[in-house]
Amino acid sequence: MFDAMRDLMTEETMTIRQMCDTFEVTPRTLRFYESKELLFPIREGQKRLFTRRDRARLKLILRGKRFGFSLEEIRQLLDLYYAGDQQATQLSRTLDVAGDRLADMERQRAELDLAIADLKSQMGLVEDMLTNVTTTKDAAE
Amino acid sequence: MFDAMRDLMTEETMTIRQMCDTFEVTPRTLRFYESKELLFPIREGQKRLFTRRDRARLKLILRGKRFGFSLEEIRQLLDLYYAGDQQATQLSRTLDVAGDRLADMERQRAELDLAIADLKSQMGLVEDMLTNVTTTKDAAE
DNA sequence: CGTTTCGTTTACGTCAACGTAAGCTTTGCT
DNA sequence: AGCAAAGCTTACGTTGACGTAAACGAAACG
Repeated sequence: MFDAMRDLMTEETMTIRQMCDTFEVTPRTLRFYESKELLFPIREGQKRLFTRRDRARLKLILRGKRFGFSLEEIRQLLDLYYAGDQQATQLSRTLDVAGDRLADMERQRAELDLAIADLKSQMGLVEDMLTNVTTTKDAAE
Repeated sequence: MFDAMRDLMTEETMTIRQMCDTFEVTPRTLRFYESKELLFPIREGQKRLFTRRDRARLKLILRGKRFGFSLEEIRQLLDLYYAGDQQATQLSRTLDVAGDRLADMERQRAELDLAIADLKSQMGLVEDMLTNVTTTKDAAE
């Protein structure tokens, strides 16, 4: 029990289940990310142990997914980030990729805005039809 | 030639190629939509002939896709729409579904806005790092 | 000492919306 | 008559991000 606690405090490593509970993902997901070289848990015997670094990466992965990055894009960003220790070249490349992604997202939002406006107006039409029906019915009574 | 012209004027039916050119879709797409019961072209021998109704449905299908509906959702909406001939019940159900979808889209846009803002701020940080590096280097010279 | 529980590997399955290819028939044009 | 274009059917391939199942090893528990 002391060992476990010390491990938790010093090495700060987590089992796959702890990871799953913490980040709300399945074991399959973590193993999948490892197979895609997004995570690099160490091995204690056969078992995976996820380090602080893995947790930091996973956070970025999940954040990246929210941004709409694909896992491959995320991997490249992580590689850039952890590769050179924050060389200016690496950072500006990261910035480029992020910029592209940002442009994508803003285009996406623009389309979404159009679609929303469009759908609203269509709904307006349908509502009018319903109103007319009611009105007609009311008028007929 | 007269037959073709009369067909075009009276039945107003189109071949698959005319459809493709008109709506910028591939034959595969039209056959696929038919297999999914989104379109119901009539048959002249072996060939498909798309009626005015099919064209109206296809317009709605493509519009629906822009809205982010899945083909299955679109099929259900089309079924509702063409089932009862615009009964108020059908229309208001259509309206319900559209309302749900609209809510989805607006939630999606909200998330997107957050993600965009977030990404921008992240990029700001990276830019600052780059600026500092340059500044530091400049200052060192 | 048996049996749940947690973990592992390997590998096939899933979903959406088509793309793509093979092989055949029909139509139109010369 | 001949041949290319247009259509048809059948069916396997694609992409991303995992789900799911089988079959096994190790450990914790009572």
